[in-house]
Amino acid sequence: MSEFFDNWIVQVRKGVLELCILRALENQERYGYELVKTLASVPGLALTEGTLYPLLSRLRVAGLVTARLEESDEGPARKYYALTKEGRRTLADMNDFLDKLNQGTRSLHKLPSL
Amino acid sequence: MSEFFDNWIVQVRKGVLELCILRALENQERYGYELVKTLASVPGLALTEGTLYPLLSRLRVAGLVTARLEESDEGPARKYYALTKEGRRTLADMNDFLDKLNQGTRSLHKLPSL
DNA sequence: GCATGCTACTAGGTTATACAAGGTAGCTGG
DNA sequence: CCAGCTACCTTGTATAACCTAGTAGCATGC
Repeated sequence: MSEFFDNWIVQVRKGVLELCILRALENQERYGYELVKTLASVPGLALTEGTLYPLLSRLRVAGLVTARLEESDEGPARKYYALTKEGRRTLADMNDFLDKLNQGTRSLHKLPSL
Repeated sequence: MSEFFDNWIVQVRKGVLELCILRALENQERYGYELVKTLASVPGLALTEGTLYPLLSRLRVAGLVTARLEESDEGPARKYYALTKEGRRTLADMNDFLDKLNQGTRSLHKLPSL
């Protein structure tokens, strides 16, 4: 489509990717490679390993997720990531923030100007 | 709150600000200074003129808004911005994208892994 | 042995943006 | 006439994150 729109998507991803990872982990453990494949199915979320692993690393350092190595019957060991209590809290904060933002801009629609 | 959360907000803003400006213009013309003051009332959206004016300029160059100078009874002339047809289309695309993203990550919640 | 596919990780380059700070100028009231 | 508010705009800087490309290791099948 338009160049502007493409550019916008790039910018949005930067803020949204982390949120999506946290959401994907909300109800189950997942390992990195799985996340890459899973998120590829969501339009606009396709990412590569070079994007995901640094991101997971940041989340771990920040204390939002824990990592656990587990051997696999088929193939190399997998590193499973799970949300911490703090991760859940942060996820809730993020959702709140976006909700408020949505409400805020929606109210701008209808209100008279200053 | 947490440092991670603060940082996240910075990133989210980058993608969301443009969307919010377009939304604010959806139902009415607005001039720059007014936007600064109006958006300051939305939590998380507070911005300065140094942020807004370059942004409006980008939107104008991209053909999403038009600008019209109009004298004011009280104070200096104001520059009113309005959405173009293309601006409306882009706004719709953005909303679509975010909706799909929301659906997509929400489905990740419940689906079994791969 | 070797190719293929799964799994994890790193380094460097590129890109884009928000923000601070500063500048111009008009209008109003004391 | 000057202080303060309205209104618009530009430049420079710092930040930060994604992506490409590459490394490395294990497992399986041939």
